[in-house]
Amino acid sequence: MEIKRISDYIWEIPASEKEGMLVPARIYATDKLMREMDAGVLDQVTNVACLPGIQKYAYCMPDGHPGYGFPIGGVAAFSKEDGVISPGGIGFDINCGMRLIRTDLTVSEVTPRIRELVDLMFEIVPAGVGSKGFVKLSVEEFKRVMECGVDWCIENGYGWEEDRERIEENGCIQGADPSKISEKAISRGISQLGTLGSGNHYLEIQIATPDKIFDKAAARAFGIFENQVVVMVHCGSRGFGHQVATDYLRIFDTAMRKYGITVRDRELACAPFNSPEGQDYFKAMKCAANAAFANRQVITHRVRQGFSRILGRNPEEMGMHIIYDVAHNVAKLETHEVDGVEKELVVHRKGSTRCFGPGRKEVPEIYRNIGQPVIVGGSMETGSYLLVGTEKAMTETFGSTMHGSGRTMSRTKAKKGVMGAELKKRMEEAGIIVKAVSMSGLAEEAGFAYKSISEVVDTMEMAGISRKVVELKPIGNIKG
DNA sequence: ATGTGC
Repeated sequence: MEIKRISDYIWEIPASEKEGMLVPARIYATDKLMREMDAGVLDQVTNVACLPGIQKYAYCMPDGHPGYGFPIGGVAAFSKEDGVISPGGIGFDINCGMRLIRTDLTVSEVTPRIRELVDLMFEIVPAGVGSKGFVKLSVEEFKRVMECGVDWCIENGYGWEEDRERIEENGCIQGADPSKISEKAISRGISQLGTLGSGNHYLEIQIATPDKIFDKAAARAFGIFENQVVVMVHCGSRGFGHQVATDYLRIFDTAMRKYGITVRDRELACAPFNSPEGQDYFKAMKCAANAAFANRQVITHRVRQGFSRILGRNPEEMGMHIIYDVAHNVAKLETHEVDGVEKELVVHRKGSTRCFGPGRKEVPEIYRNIGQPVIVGGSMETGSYLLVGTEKAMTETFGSTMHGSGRTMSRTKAKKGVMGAELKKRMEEAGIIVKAVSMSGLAEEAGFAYKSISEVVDTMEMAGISRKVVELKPIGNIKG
C-alpha cells in the first residue's frame, strides 16, 4: 500500500489504494511509531474509509492497534443525513473512559499510608471479571441510571453538585431510551454499578511528577501542583455495554442486507444513522454510556470515602474535586466544519478521546478559556498524562486525540514475558503498591506489552492536536 | 473489553 508522508507526524493512504475507499486514511505517528504500527491497523483504517457517508478522513491515532472491525485509536465521522453508525467504531465497552480526581494532599502525606489506602480501595471498589457492586437497584431504578447517569448518582448521595459540570456531557447524554435495552443486558448490568472490571481497567493513586508540569496556566486551571496526589479511574460500562453491543451487532447484520450496505469486513456491521435500527442503537448506546458515567461516579464516591477513612479528614477538606471525566469509546453528534460548512456529524471515537479546544460550548465554563482536559492512561508501570485540547484539533481531527499507550503484543504473549508475582515485586521495588484480583491478569498489563506513552503523547503534541499539562506517576494500583 | 471461545 502506498503511504504518503504529509508532515513529520501525519501519514496518508490515498483513496486510490483500495477499492471502495471514499476518503483517504490518515495516521498520526512518528517515524518509529509508524514503522512499528501493526499492519492490521492500515487494513482496518482503510476499510473504515469505505463506509457510507464518511467525512474527510478515516483516522488512526499513534496509540493505534487492531480492534474489532475498526482500529483501537480510531476516529471516524459520518454524515448525519446519509452516513452510518457502527458498534465496531465505538467498541464493546461502551463509554470506557477515564476520570481524574484531584486532592490537596502531597506525596509525603500519603506515602506512609499507601498500603492501607490500597488495601481499603481494593476492598471497597469491587474489581475483576464478574464482580458485583454494593449498590442494589430495582429494574426501574437501573433504567433511571440509564436515562440520568451522574444525575441519578448525585440525587442518591453518590456525588457532589459540582461534579456534574466536570464530566463530559455533564455525565448524562440526552436521549437515552431504556426501552431499546434487552432483558439480558439489564440482568448483566443491574448489579455492576461501582465496579472496575478486569483487563486494563484500574484505579490508580498517582503523583503529579515534580518538574513535569509542562503547561503552568492549564495546570493552575485544573488545580494541579507538584508532588500532588491524584486518583485516576479507568473503566466503562462492564457487561451491560458489552451486551448492548452484542445485541445490536446481530440486529445490524440483517439491517445491512435490508439497506443494501456492503462492508469489507463483517465486523464493520453498521446501519444508516437515520434508520430505525441505527436510531435504536444510538439510544441504547446512550443508556450504556450513562451507566458508565454513573459507574465512575459511584467509584469516585468510594474513593472519597476511602481517603477519608485512612486520612481522617473529610473529602471536601482534602480538595477531592473531579478534574474531568472523558469517554474514549463512544459516538456523539457534534458540529464540525467540513469544506467551510458547519455540519452535524456522528463522530465515532474508539480508543480515542474528545479534545476540544478553548471556546467550545462543550468545554466546562471553568476550563473554557484553557481547553478541555484530556486524561490518558499509560501502562501501570510507566505513568499517565493529563493533556489539554487545542484549536488545531478542531480543524484537523474533529477535536480528537489519543487515549493511552496502545498494546504492542497480545495478552498471551505478555503473560509469557513475566510472572504476575514477579511483576508485583518489581513494581513494589519501583514504589508502586499494587493489589490485583488476578496475577495472570496483572502480567498481561506489564509495561513492556505497551507502546511508550511519552512517545505517543509527544506525537500528538508535536502534531499540535493536544498539549501536555502534567505527567502523573503511580504509587498505588488496584485492578481486576 | 466480556458471566473469556467453536
